[in-house]
Amino acid sequence: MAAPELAAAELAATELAAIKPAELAAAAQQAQASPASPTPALAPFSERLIAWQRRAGRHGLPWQGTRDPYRVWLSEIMLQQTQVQTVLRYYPRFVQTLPNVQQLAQASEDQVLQLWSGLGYYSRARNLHRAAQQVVAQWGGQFPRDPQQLASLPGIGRSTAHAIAAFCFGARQSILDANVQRVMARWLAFDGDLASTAAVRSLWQQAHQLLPRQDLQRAMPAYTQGLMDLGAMVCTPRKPDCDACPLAADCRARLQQRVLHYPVKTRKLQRRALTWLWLVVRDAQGRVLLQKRPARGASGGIWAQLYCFPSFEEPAQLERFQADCGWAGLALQWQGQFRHVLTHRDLTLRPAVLQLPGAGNALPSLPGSTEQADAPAPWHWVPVAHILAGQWAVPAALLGWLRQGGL
DNA sequence: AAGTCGGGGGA
DNA sequence: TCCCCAGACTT
Repeated sequence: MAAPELAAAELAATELAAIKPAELAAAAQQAQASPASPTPALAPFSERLIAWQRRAGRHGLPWQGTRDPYRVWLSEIMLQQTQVQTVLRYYPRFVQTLPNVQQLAQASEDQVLQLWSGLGYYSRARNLHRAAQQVVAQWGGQFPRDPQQLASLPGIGRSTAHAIAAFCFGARQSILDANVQRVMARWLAFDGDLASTAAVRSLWQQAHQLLPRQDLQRAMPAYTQGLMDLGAMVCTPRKPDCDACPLAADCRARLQQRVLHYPVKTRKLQRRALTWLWLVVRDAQGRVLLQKRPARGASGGIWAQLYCFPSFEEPAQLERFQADCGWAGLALQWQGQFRHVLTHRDLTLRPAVLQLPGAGNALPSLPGSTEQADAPAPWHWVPVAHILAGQWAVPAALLGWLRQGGL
Protein backbone atom coordinates (compact mmCIF):
# COMPACT_ATOMS: atom_id res chain seq x y z
CA MET A 1 0.00 0.00 0.00
CA ALA A 2 1.32 3.37 -0.93
CA ALA A 3 1.94 5.46 2.13
CA PRO A 4 0.42 8.67 0.74
CA GLU A 5 -2.84 6.84 0.21
CA LEU A 6 -2.76 5.66 3.78
CA ALA A 7 -2.22 9.19 4.99
CA ALA A 8 -5.12 10.33 2.86
CA ALA A 9 -7.31 7.63 4.33
CA GLU A 10 -6.42 8.85 7.78
CA LEU A 11 -7.39 12.36 6.87
CA ALA A 12 -10.68 11.14 5.54
CA ALA A 13 -11.27 9.30 8.77
CA THR A 14 -11.07 12.56 10.61
CA GLU A 15 -14.41 13.46 9.08
CA LEU A 16 -13.20 16.85 8.05
CA ALA A 17 -14.19 18.54 4.86
CA ALA A 18 -12.48 17.01 1.87
CA ILE A 19 -8.94 18.08 1.23
CA LYS A 20 -8.43 20.29 -1.72
CA PRO A 21 -6.82 18.20 -4.47
CA ALA A 22 -4.01 20.69 -4.88
CA GLU A 23 -3.09 20.39 -1.24
CA LEU A 24 -3.08 16.63 -1.36
CA ALA A 25 -0.94 16.67 -4.46
CA ALA A 26 1.46 19.02 -2.77
CA ALA A 27 1.66 16.77 0.23
CA ALA A 28 2.30 13.72 -1.89
CA GLN A 29 4.92 15.56 -3.83
CA GLN A 30 6.72 16.64 -0.72
CA ALA A 31 6.52 13.16 0.67
CA GLN A 32 8.35 11.80 -2.35
CA ALA A 33 10.75 14.66 -2.76
CA SER A 34 13.69 12.34 -3.30
CA PRO A 35 13.43 10.96 -6.83
CA ALA A 36 16.17 8.41 -6.17
CA SER A 37 14.03 6.69 -3.56
CA PRO A 38 11.18 4.60 -4.90
CA THR A 39 10.09 3.89 -1.34
CA PRO A 40 7.16 6.04 -0.21
CA ALA A 41 8.40 8.41 2.45
CA LEU A 42 5.12 9.21 4.18
CA ALA A 43 4.29 6.74 6.91
CA PRO A 44 1.11 7.00 8.97
CA PHE A 45 0.76 9.81 11.51
CA SER A 46 1.31 7.58 14.51
CA GLU A 47 4.31 5.79 13.05
CA ARG A 48 6.05 8.99 12.13
CA LEU A 49 5.35 10.43 15.55
CA ILE A 50 6.65 7.35 17.36
CA ALA A 51 9.81 7.21 15.25
CA TRP A 52 10.43 10.89 15.91
CA GLN A 53 9.87 10.50 19.64
CA ARG A 54 12.40 7.65 19.84
CA ARG A 55 14.95 9.65 17.89
CA ALA A 56 14.43 13.23 19.03
CA GLY A 57 11.93 13.27 21.88
CA ARG A 58 12.56 13.75 25.56
CA HIS A 59 14.12 10.83 27.42
CA GLY A 60 15.51 10.41 30.88
CA LEU A 61 13.03 12.58 32.75
CA PRO A 62 12.59 11.29 36.31
CA TRP A 63 9.07 10.00 35.63
CA GLN A 64 10.00 8.23 32.40
CA GLY A 65 11.27 4.69 32.04
CA THR A 66 8.74 3.35 34.51
CA ARG A 67 5.29 1.84 34.34
CA ASP A 68 4.67 2.39 38.02
CA PRO A 69 1.24 4.06 38.06
CA TYR A 70 2.10 5.95 41.23
CA ARG A 71 5.07 7.70 39.67
CA VAL A 72 3.31 8.34 36.40
CA TRP A 73 0.21 9.64 38.16
CA LEU A 74 2.22 11.97 40.39
CA SER A 75 4.06 13.38 37.39
CA GLU A 76 0.85 13.95 35.46
CA ILE A 77 -0.72 15.85 38.34
CA MET A 78 2.37 17.99 38.90
CA LEU A 79 2.58 18.72 35.18
CA GLN A 80 -0.97 20.00 34.92
CA GLN A 81 -0.60 23.61 33.80
CA THR A 82 3.01 23.45 34.89
CA GLN A 83 6.10 23.24 32.74
CA VAL A 84 8.61 20.41 32.92
CA GLN A 85 11.41 22.65 34.11
CA THR A 86 9.37 23.69 37.13
CA VAL A 87 8.27 20.16 38.01
CA LEU A 88 11.87 18.96 37.97
CA ARG A 89 12.44 21.04 41.10
CA TYR A 90 9.65 19.23 43.01
CA TYR A 91 9.16 15.71 41.69
CA PRO A 92 12.39 14.05 42.92
CA ARG A 93 11.96 15.30 46.48
CA PHE A 94 8.32 14.23 46.52
CA VAL A 95 8.92 10.64 45.36
CA GLN A 96 11.89 10.31 47.64
CA THR A 97 9.85 11.43 50.64
CA LEU A 98 6.67 9.55 49.72
CA PRO A 99 7.77 6.72 47.39
CA ASN A 100 4.46 4.89 47.04
CA VAL A 101 0.74 5.35 47.26
CA GLN A 102 0.50 3.82 50.72
CA GLN A 103 2.96 6.29 52.19
CA LEU A 104 1.19 9.17 50.50
CA ALA A 105 -2.15 7.99 51.85
CA GLN A 106 -0.76 7.85 55.37
CA ALA A 107 0.97 11.22 55.22
CA SER A 108 -0.66 14.28 56.72
CA GLU A 109 -2.23 16.82 54.44
CA ASP A 110 0.17 19.40 55.82
CA GLN A 111 3.14 17.31 54.75
CA VAL A 112 1.74 16.92 51.26
CA LEU A 113 1.12 20.66 51.02
CA GLN A 114 4.62 21.32 52.31
CA LEU A 115 6.09 19.19 49.53
CA TRP A 116 3.87 21.12 47.10
CA SER A 117 4.65 24.58 48.51
CA GLY A 118 5.56 26.95 45.68
CA LEU A 119 4.25 24.72 42.91
CA GLY A 120 0.84 26.38 42.77
CA TYR A 121 -2.71 25.13 42.20
CA TYR A 122 -2.75 23.61 45.66
CA SER A 123 -6.05 21.82 45.18
CA ARG A 124 -3.97 19.41 43.11
CA ALA A 125 -2.07 18.45 46.26
CA ARG A 126 -5.20 17.95 48.32
CA ASN A 127 -6.85 15.92 45.57
CA LEU A 128 -3.66 13.90 45.21
CA HIS A 129 -3.79 13.07 48.90
CA ARG A 130 -7.46 12.09 48.80
CA ALA A 131 -6.98 10.01 45.67
CA ALA A 132 -4.16 8.07 47.30
CA GLN A 133 -6.43 7.26 50.22
CA GLN A 134 -9.12 6.08 47.81
CA VAL A 135 -6.69 3.86 45.91
CA VAL A 136 -5.66 2.22 49.15
CA ALA A 137 -9.19 1.92 50.52
CA GLN A 138 -11.00 0.86 47.34
CA TRP A 139 -8.38 -1.01 45.35
CA GLY A 140 -5.96 -2.26 47.98
CA GLY A 141 -3.25 0.09 46.82
CA GLN A 142 -3.42 -1.02 43.17
CA PHE A 143 -4.36 1.61 40.64
CA PRO A 144 -7.27 0.58 38.40
CA ARG A 145 -6.46 0.04 34.72
CA ASP A 146 -9.78 1.30 33.43
CA PRO A 147 -9.57 5.00 32.42
CA GLN A 148 -13.11 5.60 33.65
CA GLN A 149 -12.23 4.27 37.07
CA LEU A 150 -9.04 6.31 37.07
CA ALA A 151 -11.07 9.40 36.21
CA SER A 152 -13.29 8.77 39.21
CA LEU A 153 -10.37 9.68 41.46
CA PRO A 154 -10.16 13.32 42.56
CA GLY A 155 -7.85 15.39 40.41
CA ILE A 156 -7.83 12.93 37.51
CA GLY A 157 -9.80 14.10 34.50
CA ARG A 158 -10.15 12.48 31.12
CA SER A 159 -6.78 13.51 29.73
CA THR A 160 -4.82 12.54 32.82
CA ALA A 161 -6.67 9.22 33.07
CA HIS A 162 -5.80 8.43 29.48
CA ALA A 163 -2.17 9.41 30.00
CA ILE A 164 -1.81 7.06 32.95
CA ALA A 165 -3.58 4.24 31.13
CA ALA A 166 -1.45 4.70 28.00
CA PHE A 167 1.88 5.00 29.78
CA CYS A 168 1.34 2.24 32.31
CA PHE A 169 -1.00 -0.20 30.62
CA GLY A 170 -0.68 0.49 26.89
CA ALA A 171 -4.34 1.48 26.67
CA ARG A 172 -5.43 2.81 23.30
CA GLN A 173 -6.66 6.17 24.60
CA SER A 174 -5.62 9.64 23.57
CA ILE A 175 -4.60 12.51 25.74
CA LEU A 176 -5.75 16.00 24.82
CA ASP A 177 -3.77 18.56 26.74
CA ALA A 178 -2.87 21.97 25.41
CA ASN A 179 0.12 20.60 23.51
CA VAL A 180 -1.97 17.99 21.75
CA GLN A 181 -4.74 20.45 21.03
CA ARG A 182 -2.23 22.63 19.25
CA VAL A 183 -0.58 19.78 17.32
CA MET A 184 -3.94 18.37 16.28
CA ALA A 185 -5.52 21.71 15.44
CA ARG A 186 -2.61 22.57 13.18
CA TRP A 187 -2.20 19.21 11.48
CA LEU A 188 -5.93 19.08 10.82
CA ALA A 189 -6.33 22.82 10.18
CA PHE A 190 -9.11 22.58 12.73
CA ASP A 191 -11.06 25.84 12.84
CA GLY A 192 -13.29 25.13 15.81
CA ASP A 193 -13.00 27.47 18.77
CA LEU A 194 -11.41 25.43 21.54
CA ALA A 195 -13.18 27.60 24.08
CA SER A 196 -16.36 25.70 23.13
CA THR A 197 -17.07 22.23 24.37
CA ALA A 198 -18.34 21.11 20.99
CA ALA A 199 -15.02 21.88 19.33
CA VAL A 200 -13.07 20.12 22.02
CA ARG A 201 -15.36 17.12 21.77
CA SER A 202 -14.72 16.97 18.05
CA LEU A 203 -10.99 17.14 18.61
CA TRP A 204 -11.21 14.28 21.10
CA GLN A 205 -12.84 12.12 18.45
CA GLN A 206 -10.30 12.99 15.83
CA ALA A 207 -7.42 12.42 18.21
CA HIS A 208 -8.82 8.96 18.87
CA GLN A 209 -8.87 8.17 15.17
CA LEU A 210 -5.16 8.88 14.84
CA LEU A 211 -4.05 6.49 17.60
CA PRO A 212 -1.74 3.57 16.78
CA ARG A 213 -3.49 0.30 16.03
CA GLN A 214 -0.74 -2.23 16.49
CA ASP A 215 1.76 -3.25 19.12
CA LEU A 216 -0.02 -1.04 21.64
CA GLN A 217 2.06 -2.01 24.65
CA ARG A 218 5.13 -0.56 22.98
CA ALA A 219 3.47 2.02 20.79
CA MET A 220 1.15 3.85 23.19
CA PRO A 221 3.76 5.14 25.64
CA ALA A 222 6.00 6.42 22.84
CA TYR A 223 3.05 7.85 20.93
CA THR A 224 1.65 9.65 23.96
CA GLN A 225 5.06 11.00 24.90
CA GLY A 226 5.62 11.98 21.29
CA LEU A 227 2.47 14.09 21.15
CA MET A 228 3.53 16.07 24.18
CA ASP A 229 7.17 16.33 23.12
CA LEU A 230 6.24 17.58 19.68
CA GLY A 231 3.99 20.24 21.15
CA ALA A 232 6.61 21.33 23.66
CA MET A 233 9.70 21.17 21.46
CA VAL A 234 8.66 21.62 17.80
CA CYS A 235 5.04 22.66 17.39
CA THR A 236 5.37 25.52 19.86
CA PRO A 237 2.83 28.34 20.16
CA ARG A 238 4.90 31.23 18.81
CA LYS A 239 7.84 29.83 16.89
CA PRO A 240 7.09 26.39 15.50
CA ASP A 241 10.04 24.61 13.92
CA CYS A 242 8.24 23.01 11.01
CA ASP A 243 11.51 21.95 9.38
CA ALA A 244 12.05 19.59 12.29
CA CYS A 245 8.51 18.23 12.37
CA PRO A 246 7.81 14.66 11.27
CA LEU A 247 4.23 15.66 10.45
CA ALA A 248 5.03 18.69 8.33
CA ALA A 249 4.65 16.96 4.97
CA ASP A 250 0.88 16.70 5.30
CA CYS A 251 0.24 19.32 7.98
CA ARG A 252 -2.78 21.18 6.67
CA ALA A 253 -2.03 24.37 8.59
CA ARG A 254 1.38 24.43 6.99
CA LEU A 255 -0.03 23.75 3.55
CA GLN A 256 -2.29 26.73 4.14
CA GLN A 257 0.72 28.72 5.37
CA ARG A 258 -1.36 29.59 8.42
CA VAL A 259 0.37 27.62 11.15
CA LEU A 260 0.14 30.45 13.70
CA HIS A 261 -3.60 30.78 13.01
CA TYR A 262 -4.16 27.54 14.91
CA PRO A 263 -5.38 26.62 17.42
CA VAL A 264 -8.36 28.97 17.50
CA LYS A 265 -9.21 29.75 21.09
CA THR A 266 -11.04 32.82 22.31
CA ARG A 267 -10.45 33.74 25.88
CA LYS A 268 -10.94 36.70 28.05
CA LEU A 269 -9.07 36.81 31.27
CA GLN A 270 -9.86 39.52 33.75
CA ARG A 271 -7.36 40.03 36.51
CA ARG A 272 -8.65 41.81 39.58
CA ALA A 273 -6.35 44.03 41.58
CA LEU A 274 -6.20 43.36 45.30
CA THR A 275 -4.16 44.85 48.10
CA TRP A 276 -3.32 42.84 51.17
CA LEU A 277 -1.64 44.10 54.28
CA TRP A 278 0.63 41.57 55.89
CA LEU A 279 1.21 41.75 59.63
CA VAL A 280 4.62 40.22 60.21
CA VAL A 281 4.91 39.66 63.94
CA ARG A 282 8.41 38.75 65.03
CA ASP A 283 9.39 37.77 68.53
CA ALA A 284 12.73 38.09 70.33
CA GLN A 285 13.68 34.55 69.31
CA GLY A 286 13.44 35.31 65.63
CA ARG A 287 10.16 33.51 65.18
CA VAL A 288 7.25 34.84 63.14
CA LEU A 289 3.53 34.33 63.42
CA LEU A 290 1.93 32.21 60.72
CA GLN A 291 -1.78 31.69 60.32
CA LYS A 292 -3.38 28.85 58.42
CA ARG A 293 -5.63 30.28 55.75
CA PRO A 294 -9.18 28.95 55.50
CA ALA A 295 -10.38 26.60 52.82
CA ARG A 296 -12.57 29.31 51.31
CA GLY A 297 -13.15 32.93 52.08
CA ALA A 298 -14.51 36.24 51.00
CA SER A 299 -11.19 37.13 49.42
CA GLY A 300 -11.31 34.04 47.29
CA GLY A 301 -9.76 30.66 47.79
CA ILE A 302 -6.25 31.61 46.83
CA TRP A 303 -3.62 30.02 49.04
CA ALA A 304 -6.38 28.11 50.82
CA GLN A 305 -5.03 26.14 53.76
CA LEU A 306 -1.52 27.40 53.29
CA TYR A 307 0.36 29.14 56.09
CA CYS A 308 0.68 32.88 55.69
CA PHE A 309 1.14 36.09 57.66
CA PRO A 310 -2.16 37.45 59.02
CA SER A 311 -3.66 39.35 56.09
CA PHE A 312 -5.99 42.33 55.99
CA GLU A 313 -7.52 44.56 53.39
CA GLU A 314 -7.69 47.75 55.44
CA PRO A 315 -5.18 49.32 57.86
CA ALA A 316 -7.94 49.70 60.46
CA GLN A 317 -8.51 45.97 60.46
CA LEU A 318 -4.84 45.31 60.94
CA GLU A 319 -4.59 47.81 63.76
CA ARG A 320 -7.63 46.43 65.51
CA PHE A 321 -6.12 42.98 65.31
CA GLN A 322 -2.90 44.40 66.71
CA ALA A 323 -4.78 45.91 69.64
CA ASP A 324 -6.81 42.76 70.30
CA CYS A 325 -3.57 40.84 70.65
CA GLY A 326 -2.23 43.28 73.19
CA TRP A 327 0.42 44.85 70.97
CA ALA A 328 -1.18 48.27 70.67
CA GLY A 329 1.83 50.17 71.99
CA LEU A 330 4.36 48.69 69.58
CA ALA A 331 5.34 50.54 66.43
CA LEU A 332 4.59 49.11 63.02
CA GLN A 333 7.42 49.23 60.55
CA TRP A 334 6.01 49.32 57.04
CA GLN A 335 8.32 47.67 54.56
CA GLY A 336 6.95 49.24 51.41
CA GLN A 337 5.03 47.12 48.96
CA PHE A 338 5.52 44.62 46.17
CA ARG A 339 3.40 42.97 43.52
CA HIS A 340 2.65 39.33 43.06
CA VAL A 341 0.65 38.44 39.97
CA LEU A 342 -1.52 35.34 39.79
CA THR A 343 -3.71 34.19 36.95
CA HIS A 344 -6.83 35.93 38.26
CA ARG A 345 -5.37 38.33 40.82
CA ASP A 346 -2.94 41.20 40.73
CA LEU A 347 -1.86 41.30 44.34
CA THR A 348 -0.19 44.26 45.98
CA LEU A 349 1.36 43.15 49.25
CA ARG A 350 2.30 45.59 51.98
CA PRO A 351 4.21 43.94 54.85
CA ALA A 352 4.31 45.65 58.24
CA VAL A 353 6.77 44.28 60.78
CA LEU A 354 5.92 44.25 64.47
CA GLN A 355 8.85 43.39 66.72
CA LEU A 356 7.95 41.88 70.09
CA PRO A 357 10.27 42.52 73.01
CA GLY A 358 9.88 39.03 74.37
CA ALA A 359 8.82 35.58 73.25
CA GLY A 360 5.61 35.18 71.32
CA ASN A 361 2.95 33.46 73.35
CA ALA A 362 -0.13 31.49 72.51
CA LEU A 363 -2.77 33.97 71.43
CA PRO A 364 -6.18 34.10 73.06
CA SER A 365 -7.89 34.61 69.73
CA LEU A 366 -7.29 36.00 66.29
CA PRO A 367 -10.30 38.22 65.72
CA GLY A 368 -10.71 40.79 63.02
CA SER A 369 -8.66 39.07 60.39
CA THR A 370 -10.04 39.26 56.89
CA GLU A 371 -9.44 35.56 56.60
CA GLN A 372 -11.59 34.22 59.38
CA ALA A 373 -9.72 31.95 61.70
CA ASP A 374 -12.41 29.33 61.99
CA ALA A 375 -10.17 26.38 62.63
CA PRO A 376 -8.95 25.82 66.18
CA ALA A 377 -5.53 27.31 66.91
CA PRO A 378 -4.61 27.99 63.30
CA TRP A 379 -1.55 30.08 64.22
CA HIS A 380 2.01 29.09 64.88
CA TRP A 381 5.24 30.70 65.99
CA VAL A 382 7.75 29.55 63.43
CA PRO A 383 11.50 30.20 63.15
CA VAL A 384 12.21 32.02 59.91
CA ALA A 385 14.94 29.49 59.14
CA HIS A 386 12.35 26.71 59.12
CA ILE A 387 10.28 28.55 56.53
CA LEU A 388 13.32 29.20 54.38
CA ALA A 389 14.19 25.51 54.68
CA GLY A 390 10.87 24.60 53.13
CA GLN A 391 9.37 23.08 56.25
CA TRP A 392 6.13 25.03 56.04
CA ALA A 393 3.56 25.10 53.28
CA VAL A 394 3.72 28.78 52.40
CA PRO A 395 2.87 30.69 49.23
CA ALA A 396 5.70 31.47 46.86
CA ALA A 397 5.13 35.18 47.45
CA LEU A 398 5.86 34.82 51.17
CA LEU A 399 8.94 32.71 50.57
CA GLY A 400 10.15 35.14 47.93
CA TRP A 401 9.74 38.08 50.27
CA LEU A 402 11.74 36.38 53.00
CA ARG A 403 14.48 35.42 50.56
CA GLN A 404 14.69 38.99 49.31
CA GLY A 405 15.58 39.99 52.84
CA GLY A 406 12.18 41.20 53.91
CA LEU A 407 13.17 40.49 57.49
C1' DA B 1 -20.53 27.75 29.66
C1' DA B 2 -18.05 30.49 32.62
C1' DG B 3 -15.22 31.20 36.69
C1' DT B 4 -11.53 29.72 39.74
C1' DC B 5 -7.12 28.12 41.07
C1' DG B 6 -0.28 29.60 41.25
C1' DG B 7 3.68 30.15 39.55
C1' DG B 8 7.26 30.42 36.26
C1' DG B 9 9.21 30.81 31.57
C1' DG B 10 9.72 33.12 27.26
C1' DA B 11 9.05 36.46 23.54
C1' DT C 1 3.89 43.55 29.45
C1' DC C 2 1.31 39.48 27.61
C1' DC C 3 0.71 34.73 26.56
C1' DC C 4 1.30 30.06 27.61
C1' DC C 5 1.77 25.72 30.20
C1' DA C 6 1.28 17.14 30.61
C1' DG C 7 -6.33 20.55 33.48
C1' DA C 8 -9.76 19.77 36.87
C1' DC C 9 -13.37 21.31 39.54
C1' DT C 10 -17.27 24.27 40.96
C1' DT C 11 -21.14 27.01 40.05
